[in-house]
Amino acid sequence: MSPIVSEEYKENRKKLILESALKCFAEKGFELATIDDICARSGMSKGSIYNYFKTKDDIYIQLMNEQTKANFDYFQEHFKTISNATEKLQFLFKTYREVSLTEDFKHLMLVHGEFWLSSSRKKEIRSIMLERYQNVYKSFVIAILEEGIASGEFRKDIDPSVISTIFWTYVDGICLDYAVLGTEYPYCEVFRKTEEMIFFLLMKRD
Amino acid sequence: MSPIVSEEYKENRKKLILESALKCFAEKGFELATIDDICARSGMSKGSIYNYFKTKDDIYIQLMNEQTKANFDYFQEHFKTISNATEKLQFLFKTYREVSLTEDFKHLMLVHGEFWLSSSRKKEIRSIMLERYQNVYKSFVIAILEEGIASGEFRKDIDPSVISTIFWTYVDGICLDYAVLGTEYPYCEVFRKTEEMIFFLLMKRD
Amino acid sequence: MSPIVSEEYKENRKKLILESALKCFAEKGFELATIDDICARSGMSKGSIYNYFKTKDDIYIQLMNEQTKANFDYFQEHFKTISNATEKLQFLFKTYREVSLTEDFKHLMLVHGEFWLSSSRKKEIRSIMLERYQNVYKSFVIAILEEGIASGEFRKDIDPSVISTIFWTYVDGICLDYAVLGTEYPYCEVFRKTEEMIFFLLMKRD
Amino acid sequence: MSPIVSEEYKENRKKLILESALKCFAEKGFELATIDDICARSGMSKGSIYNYFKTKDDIYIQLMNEQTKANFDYFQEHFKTISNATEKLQFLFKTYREVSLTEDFKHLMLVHGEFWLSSSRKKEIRSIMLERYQNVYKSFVIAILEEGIASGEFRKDIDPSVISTIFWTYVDGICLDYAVLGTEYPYCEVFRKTEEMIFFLLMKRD
DNA sequence: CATGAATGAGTGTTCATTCAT
DNA sequence: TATGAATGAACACTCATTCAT
Repeated sequence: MSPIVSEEYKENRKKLILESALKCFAEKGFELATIDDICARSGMSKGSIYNYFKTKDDIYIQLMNEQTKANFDYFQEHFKTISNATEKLQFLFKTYREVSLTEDFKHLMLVHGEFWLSSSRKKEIRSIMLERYQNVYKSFVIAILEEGIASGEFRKDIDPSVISTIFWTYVDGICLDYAVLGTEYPYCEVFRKTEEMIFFLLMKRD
Repeated sequence: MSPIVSEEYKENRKKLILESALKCFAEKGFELATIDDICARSGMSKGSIYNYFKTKDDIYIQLMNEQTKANFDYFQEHFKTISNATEKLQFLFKTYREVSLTEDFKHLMLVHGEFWLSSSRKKEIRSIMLERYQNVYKSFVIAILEEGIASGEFRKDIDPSVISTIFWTYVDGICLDYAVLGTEYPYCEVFRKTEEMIFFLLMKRD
Repeated sequence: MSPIVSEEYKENRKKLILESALKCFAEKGFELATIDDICARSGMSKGSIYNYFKTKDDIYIQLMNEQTKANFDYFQEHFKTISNATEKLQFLFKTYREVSLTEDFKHLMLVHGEFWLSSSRKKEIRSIMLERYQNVYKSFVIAILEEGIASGEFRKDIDPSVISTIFWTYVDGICLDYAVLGTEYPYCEVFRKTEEMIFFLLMKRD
Repeated sequence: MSPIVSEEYKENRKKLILESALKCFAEKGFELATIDDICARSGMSKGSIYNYFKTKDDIYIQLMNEQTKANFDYFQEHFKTISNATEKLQFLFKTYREVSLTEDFKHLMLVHGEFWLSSSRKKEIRSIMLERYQNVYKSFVIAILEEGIASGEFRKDIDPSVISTIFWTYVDGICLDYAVLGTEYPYCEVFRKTEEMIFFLLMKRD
């Protein structure tokens, strides 16, 4: 007895739900977006959605997991062809600078921002968020910085942990402000100056 | 014939409601905090609260207005005794660095952050937020930067608007991350480095 | 120790409240009109209104009492100068036909109609309404009809009670429809035909 | 995939709600009747009712629509077997005279009366009511009158529009008074006299 | 007698979740 | 697995009435 529907089919359904949910959450915010909204957007029924996800929170969490994973898969993929820390860091800046322009990214940032905030209140989300922040985001940049220190590209007396923290605080801050303010926000200039300043911290000065 | 209770009494009641609301919103988020929560915290009845505020949104907006006002009143008051731009900017950094330590400030930042996000979705909040961002926050730092340029403290070729934008993006980013991450977050170091970098942008280099 | 305020003053306050209430009830209906609406219209405070009336229902009832009384006082006053039943009946028709034109009368009819309906549900109002219907409205027309029978103006074999009932059903029906439909309603023609028909019932035919 | 419950099932649920609502509205009036009352009477949950109707107003409006439709469907059905205008008009009178006796009809009239009144205040109800009054009620009787004029049954110089107006004013007035006053009201006699009078208007006199 | 702040039960409405089909 | 009707606990908000001043 083989399964009635293929794994692939099920994966596609899940993806459809997550995509629809992202749009709904971006539009109205997590609390105000309803399961019915997601049904309407995905063309699926309520019962179906609950076959794939346990709760509304579950959709939220899996959505954020997918996004984070996709994000870092993308970086890892490209890093295969980059051999020094400076260029890797520049690639990060470049990626965020360019992706910021898309409407989809704005949506993602709004939902990401809300998820971040809600992590201060919902226990389950908090532990997921903290774990990811430490083990994925921060570690990722720390690794680059350590690589740069080892190779002599960056100063030896920097604290990779603090600078990684700063990096993400700035990047998130910029993306979020841009997502909220839209065209009013000079994200391109801000990103360039930020890159300049971060490298100012990393580079040897006399 | 004459008002039965003094204006002062009424002001105090409003303040009590706003303080209670701030705590509730910080704890649960705006959407999840209920009017009943605010009643419980303030010891007031539902009806009473609605004598002072039209809607839950109204409480939210007036709360944010009060906080912004108090914030800038504080800065203005202190700036009377400071005569140069460099020290003014340093005072801003110092204030945020120090205030960050309090639990109340964390609450404020969480609610502020949520307000900021929700401004991308609720029209009424959006216009209030944008107006305040431009005319209060950004203008405030622009004025300091222009003063510094005029006095020769800062480089002549900087763009005060962009640097003001950067300043607030960073400060908000830091405060928000600290509010979420708590003691994990090296806010003190981050603030010092940020101050260093901003001044790096402003100062003449050879 | 004489009363602090005169009886006249108090009467005027009550009248002011009743007038305001009539407008509010006409505009929104009894249930939807609030004490606050009446306060706003009358310029009086809530407490004051409750000094003059026990409950909202009380205002309603006294309002309807006043109106009925004023109505029949007006008829009685004019009947002093009319010596036959035919003319009295014609005067009734004429009065309703003419008064229908005023906006105030429309308001009155709407409230009157609602009162009539609510009398089928609220016990206290029911007994008041029934008593008034029998002892004031019906009796009034019965007396005219009996006068007309006695004087030989009307047929001897009519049932004054039924015809009085019919009279008020028609008059109320017309006034109510006019109040609802407004200028669409050909009240003038309808009143003339109704008068014609009622007299057709009363008059001797061969 | 396919609907889980039949259309018929859903129609029955709607009917159950409308029937329950009619009783509740008749008992307490529209404003005072609560959704909870309707739940209690129908044995359905609040959420269920809101699956079938958007708002309380919606229930009200659909209830009145159904009743009007049922009413005129009944007349149309019977008119197939009646070939002259006189008998059609007599059939209308007969129907109202007989139906008046039922408790259900009283309820209907009370709610109908309230709907009529509220149409003077609620915009949405007003347009529905006016449209129905003109295009259903009035037109229906006008058609009969015109048929009678054409066939020579009625006088040629009558105004069908005015007489139709009069007809409904009287019929509504009688039904409403009967619904309020109950057994006190000699509806049978009143209906006979009214029929007599209307035909007096229509018939040729010398 | 006048005032209007306080009260809190009650209202219409929403929505995540369940479950029979 | 898919469906969508059913549920009922919540929620924001209202309003007649009271009562201290």
